[in-house]
Amino acid sequence: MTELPKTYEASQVEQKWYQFWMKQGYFTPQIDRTKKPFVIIMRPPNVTGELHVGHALTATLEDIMTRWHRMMGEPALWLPGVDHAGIATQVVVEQKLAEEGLDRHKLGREKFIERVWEWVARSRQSISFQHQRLGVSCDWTRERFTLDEGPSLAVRTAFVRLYNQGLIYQGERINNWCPRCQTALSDLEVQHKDITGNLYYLHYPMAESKGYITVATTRPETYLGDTAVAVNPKDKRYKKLIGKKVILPIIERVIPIIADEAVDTSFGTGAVKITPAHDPVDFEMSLRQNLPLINILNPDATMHEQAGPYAGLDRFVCRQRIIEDFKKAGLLEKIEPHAHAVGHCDRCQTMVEPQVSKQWFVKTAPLAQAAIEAVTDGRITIIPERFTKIYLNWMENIRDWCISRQLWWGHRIPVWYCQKCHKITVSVDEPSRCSHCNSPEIIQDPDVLDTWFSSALWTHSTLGWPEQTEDLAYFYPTSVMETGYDILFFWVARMIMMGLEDTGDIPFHTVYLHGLVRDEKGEKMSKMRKNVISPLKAIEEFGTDALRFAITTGTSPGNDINLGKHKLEAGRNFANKMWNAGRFLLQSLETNPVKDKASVKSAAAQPETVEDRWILSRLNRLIAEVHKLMDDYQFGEAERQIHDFFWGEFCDWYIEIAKLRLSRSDPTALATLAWVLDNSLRLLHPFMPFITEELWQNLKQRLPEGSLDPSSIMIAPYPTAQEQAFDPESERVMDALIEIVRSIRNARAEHKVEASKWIEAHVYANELASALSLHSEAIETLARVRPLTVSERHKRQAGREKTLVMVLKESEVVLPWAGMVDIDVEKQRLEQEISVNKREIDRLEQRLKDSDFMSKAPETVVEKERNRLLSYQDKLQRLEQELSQIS
RNA sequence: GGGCGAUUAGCUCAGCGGUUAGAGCGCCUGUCUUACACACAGGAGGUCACUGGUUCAAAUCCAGUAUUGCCCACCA
Repeated sequence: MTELPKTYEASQVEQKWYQFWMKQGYFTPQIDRTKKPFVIIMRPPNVTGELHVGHALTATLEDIMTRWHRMMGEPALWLPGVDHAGIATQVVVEQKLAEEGLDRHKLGREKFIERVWEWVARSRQSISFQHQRLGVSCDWTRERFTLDEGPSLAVRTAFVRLYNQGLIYQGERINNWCPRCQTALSDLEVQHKDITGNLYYLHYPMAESKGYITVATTRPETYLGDTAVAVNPKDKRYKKLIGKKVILPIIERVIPIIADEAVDTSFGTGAVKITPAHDPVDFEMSLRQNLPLINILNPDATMHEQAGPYAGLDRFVCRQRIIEDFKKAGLLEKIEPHAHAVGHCDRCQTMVEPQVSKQWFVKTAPLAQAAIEAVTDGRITIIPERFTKIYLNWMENIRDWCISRQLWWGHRIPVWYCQKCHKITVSVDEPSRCSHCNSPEIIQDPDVLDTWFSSALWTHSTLGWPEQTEDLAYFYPTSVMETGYDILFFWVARMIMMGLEDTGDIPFHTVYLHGLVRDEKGEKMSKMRKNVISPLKAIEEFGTDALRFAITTGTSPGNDINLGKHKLEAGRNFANKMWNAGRFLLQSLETNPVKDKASVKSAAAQPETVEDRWILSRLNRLIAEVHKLMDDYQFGEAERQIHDFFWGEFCDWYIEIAKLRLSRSDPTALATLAWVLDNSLRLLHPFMPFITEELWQNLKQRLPEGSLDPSSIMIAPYPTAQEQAFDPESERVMDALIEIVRSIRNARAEHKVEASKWIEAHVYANELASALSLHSEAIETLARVRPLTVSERHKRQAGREKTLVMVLKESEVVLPWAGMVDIDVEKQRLEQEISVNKREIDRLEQRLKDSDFMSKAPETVVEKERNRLLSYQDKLQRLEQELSQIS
């Protein structure tokens, strides 16, 4: 048998077990119609490249749920995937091309797409590898890519269905335009940033008379596209001017002054220049007022030919020029600093230009209605709950969704334009002829769909929709949608809309939103800040289980997580603690093997000693609590409690006490140890899969065959609580024992007794005396006392001098330290304890006298308080007795 | 301009109606006690942001204030 290393070496075992699990096919669920499956569809990471800690968090949480449900005996499907990520990927590949001095236009569409596919192939490999290092138990046989045949068919089908229902339309409308990406963006892809710009006051001379009207604007260059000046009809200052005309300086275009309710009289001068082609409000007004549109910008945000003398200039250069020109002409009244929010491209941070263009839109209001109902009627639950309101608020104010993108990478829009009759053909399959005039001269729309359009179908497209597959029938609707709250609108909301629309059923019954992973100081991780923790590096340094522990323990849904080195270390230390507890047992088994496979089970079924009853009682209480917490999606808290039990009770007390029995070759101690370890490992397996498997397999190997059942811990049953194991009596004894040991250790430290020195001690108790005396050896070893006597209280001789007496809850501990004890100090200590006790007794007495409390508080609470009072009174009496003896 | 969080030990955070409020890290004192120094033992450290309210009972529920972070938003 090979020697087990002293510290846990994660890198030595992780890959081995992952390969084993894969080979055994544990990740692929068996369809069993008698059982309800548990299903998570993974949020597909972008093919853009590396996984970051956010991915690690998602992967860990989803793996925790999947492994847990799998161990609960449910067919558990966790379906992995990858997203083609339209803009993001195109941007990355374009950057690569730029390094080679190329650009996509030089390459042409087809060659460019080829290059992207090359990138995708490499990227997917690295993503899978990284995912596997995280220990994810997802079903790789069902892995999907958004551009796969199936999901692509789903995209086209959904598009055509919506189009046929009139829920997809093409329109020439004002939209967000990114001049760098050169594509339209949806509202969600625009980030508003507060910027201090300027408010420019410009004079527009009157056309038919002298004088001028002053307009205020933040974007003076847009004056080139002005087609009116608007004032509020109620504004007395301008009443006479309505219907008159002004001349736009320099370009000398004549435009009217019109009246419109939308104008705010208190802002600026109360007169607004109207640029319908480049401002959403102005665009709306132009529809009401029938104003012409003048586009003044090229796709790259240089000035258009229609900008006359300014054509070809960059938008910001043009702004400067125009200000100078107005100034020269004496038409610039003033410039005021002005704070306002300006839209930026989510992807490249370029300032977005509102611009009129022809795009495809989804009419969202009807879809939103059903999506709202699914949540308000409780079919879908959002965790944490507060996001429900945020979701509903967004849904209720939803605006149409621009889904066409002027990119090359993505799902091509399934629309063909006829060159002859100019009508369009919308079709799932590629048509060869126009559906109206039968002309073969048809050209497909060059644009692609917003990536999020395919994402919106992800829960059903991955399972085979639009085909009525077995998977779709069995696994849909899925169980949990786990993702970050940052994409609640981008993704979750749209999945609910499209899931309901395509299948008539909700896509999932629970939405679990996790927080964002930040650095130790709570700052966003970014390459610029150099505070990024790469999951792979963390895994290499600390191990996968340590990373998983660090990002999920003691955290709660929806709250951000600050991750730093210290947390990773804590995770690693815990793994090491488990390792060594396991190693201890394994080594013990080697010298002292358990011979009968029934003995492990029977040790747990009929515990003999108090400590065995105690640890089994504690274990079962833990199991019950863990179930409650898991059901409630409180994974971090569940994990924390297992950690505390394992370290603080099992290792610190049970194992230490059990050592005595092991030295005597007591076989039941080993059996109980094995039982508790097995259960702890199984409890912890969903959280820390590798170390638990490694230890469990070792344990299995060293126990008689058949002691531990299946071939892997990941398919072993999750422990269930045995209520008959709850044992308050043994808990009471152990609590007393622990208190005694602690008090002696404390006294030793306080009085600077050498750690190695053995001292004498006497314990006096009433009810527990006999139970404790059975454990005198344990107390001796743990507190390093010898001899120790345990007797009943009445046997204690009064009037002993120069002893240290500690009055505990159920006992007194007497340390005969002649000459070491300062009577005055002891007196003081006792007096202090007495006063603390009295205060507590007062409070309890007050409470128990309070008729409101007595009548309104539940009986269990009253009972508890009564018992507490009795226990304090008892202790007080004993304390006072000690004091009187000293004096 | 609207909305939502957060505020608990030096730091990072759990706890979210019922004992004298917890953990990890850090700090102080000891210990290589044959599973573990990635450890063990002991210790110091908190009017649970503030002000009111609800309740027999509040760190926990409600309202307001302050600080802070985030989301949404077409005032030029």
